[in-house]
Amino acid sequence: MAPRRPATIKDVAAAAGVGIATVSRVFSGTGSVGAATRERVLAAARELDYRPSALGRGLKLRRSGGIGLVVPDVTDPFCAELVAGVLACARTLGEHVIVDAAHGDPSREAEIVERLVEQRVDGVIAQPAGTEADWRGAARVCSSVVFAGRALPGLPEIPAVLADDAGGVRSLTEYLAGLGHRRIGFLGEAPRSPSRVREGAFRDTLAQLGVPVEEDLVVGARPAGDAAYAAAAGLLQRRDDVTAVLAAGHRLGEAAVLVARELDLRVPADVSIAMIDDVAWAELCDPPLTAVARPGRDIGYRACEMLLREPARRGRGGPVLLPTELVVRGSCGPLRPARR
Amino acid sequence: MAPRRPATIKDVAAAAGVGIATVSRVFSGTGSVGAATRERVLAAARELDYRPSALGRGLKLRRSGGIGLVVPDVTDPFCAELVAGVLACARTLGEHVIVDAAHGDPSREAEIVERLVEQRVDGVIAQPAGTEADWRGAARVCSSVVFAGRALPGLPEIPAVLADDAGGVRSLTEYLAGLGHRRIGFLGEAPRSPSRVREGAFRDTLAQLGVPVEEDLVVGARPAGDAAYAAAAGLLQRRDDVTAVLAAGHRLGEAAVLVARELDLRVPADVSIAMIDDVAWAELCDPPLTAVARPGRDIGYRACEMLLREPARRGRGGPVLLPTELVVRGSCGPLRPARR
DNA sequence: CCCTCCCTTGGAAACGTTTCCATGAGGTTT
DNA sequence: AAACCTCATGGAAACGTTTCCAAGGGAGGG
Repeated sequence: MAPRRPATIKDVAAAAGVGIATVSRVFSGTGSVGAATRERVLAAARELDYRPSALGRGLKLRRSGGIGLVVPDVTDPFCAELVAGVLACARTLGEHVIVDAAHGDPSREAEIVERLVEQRVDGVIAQPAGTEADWRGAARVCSSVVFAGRALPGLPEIPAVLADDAGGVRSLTEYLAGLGHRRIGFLGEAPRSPSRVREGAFRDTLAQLGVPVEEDLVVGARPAGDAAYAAAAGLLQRRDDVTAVLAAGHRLGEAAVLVARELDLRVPADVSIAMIDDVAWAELCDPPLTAVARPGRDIGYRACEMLLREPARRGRGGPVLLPTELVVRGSCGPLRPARR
Repeated sequence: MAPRRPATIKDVAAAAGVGIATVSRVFSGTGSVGAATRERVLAAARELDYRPSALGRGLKLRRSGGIGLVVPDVTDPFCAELVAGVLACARTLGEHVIVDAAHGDPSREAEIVERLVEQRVDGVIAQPAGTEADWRGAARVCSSVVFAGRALPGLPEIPAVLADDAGGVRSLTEYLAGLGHRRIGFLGEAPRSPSRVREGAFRDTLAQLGVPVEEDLVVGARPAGDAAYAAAAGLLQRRDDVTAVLAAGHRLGEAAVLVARELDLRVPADVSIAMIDDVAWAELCDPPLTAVARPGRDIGYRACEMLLREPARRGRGGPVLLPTELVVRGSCGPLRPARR
């Protein structure tokens, strides 16, 4: 039944008794075609199971009609939301999305971008893992790049859509301080991170509130399981007088929760815990965790829009910051006397 | 610096003073090229920032070197794992992956497949949402299809890689029965689901154990938030004598946990809860939830391998079943007197 | 010293589109 | 009635590869 070889535009043209140019016009929607002819072409195409080849079109048009999306890890809830947002937007614009995960490895990331360029994607959206040098090169060779969810401060010319992390940390810090907490442990970005926005916002907010920052309470950690756990355990064991912990990411928050449980600390009676990233388990935790929700989906959607719809406006006026939302649940309580 | 138009194979050939055939041989690795010539070509290519166009190659080769992946929802943890597995395998085979989400809508799914066919992907991996009729058509038009994570029983000719759901449900049911539970509530597949493997396994296992199945305790629900919550609430309110709940999916498990909390039931003292899908929050829940882990990543990996590596073996001997693993945590306890 | 064979190389024909340009038919305006 | 527009249509030239085929050249064997 089905032909060995997929039908081409020529087959359709022959079957409908028209020229290939006419068939092309029918399918690409450009130009004008008589109603009767169009019908004949469509009938022939249906008969032959014809599907226009995106390869032929792409070659001619010098673009594939797809975009590339590079994230650290598709199983991370935030990344997954971001991917979903990009897919949603791409869908409305009729583009497909080539997704790949770099797993924090800059060389792998570079390799992925290289492949995307070979695919002649119309643009690339990335939550970058690599350094500025890596992306400076990539940006030169890519048609266009938009950062999403994370940006490289040294590359202001590359447009970016980000969560307002600083605002999120600020509102969380103010919330904890408002509950009376003064010795707040902060689990933040790794020390050699390119930009420690969250840590900065934490320090600034405390300063504004007139709360002295104790260096001992600010620890950085890679969000990997072990490192995060070690950082949280270190903090809570070293300083048994902290009354609240602010985790700057769900992996760190997870670590904090597990460590607190391990140390038999009651939440929030002994220690309040809050984190950035309102992932699914925050609500299911007991007590449910207060968190700052980052609009991952919106970020992805917006980045895609920026990439495809507004090539003109790109990169002007710094990164687009999307608001976060403080979701108050039961994991933070008013200050009580220090434990022990 | 960067040329307005990306360099083509012709540019490289001219710059290196060789024919385009030679450049092609250098980059595609086929045929033999003298060492000196190869060097000259590579140097010219580097100079011009040349990247072979996958579009040109794809057109000639009649394939794009990519595969399509269709899942219901990339933000679902199981799907995300599956995607990660496919990406990992595709990467080792040098293929890229076009991902899209159908959100349970068959027409949307069909549309996605249509687009993938236009892209001339080398194959499609799908966790199908649509019916058998939908996919019968898609399979005819696709080069090849592999189902992953879910299959359509009416289409045995389409190869599939699945979790051993029946085995998972069985081990969980036996575990609960072993703790003494007899009145076990089962939150399972929606009534109009194409195959209710889990429910079947639940019934079979109880029968084998000599425990009568009470129809009242077996409820089906779509895994969407509201429906799941309603089903769980209905079950627990209607029958206050159930001592354990087995949720056949993490959305249903989530609902069970929330309903139990809402009804002030202590877990596991008043009711034991266990579920299929060992998602992140299972461990962070209090008490941590006993669950059956489905090997999402392995399923994706294997499906991709099957699609690309073993086109011969595909579809022979029924679906490939990958083993699940029972992860015992604290949410299930020995039978106690019925509540109230 | 000539013939053969193998290795290297270039020319040219696809692959399936889009689009520019030319052609012809039919209708409107002077 | 002539001249002109508009619209529908087909031919043909790209687009950037791969690969078949033929040809050139050096080495080895007779």
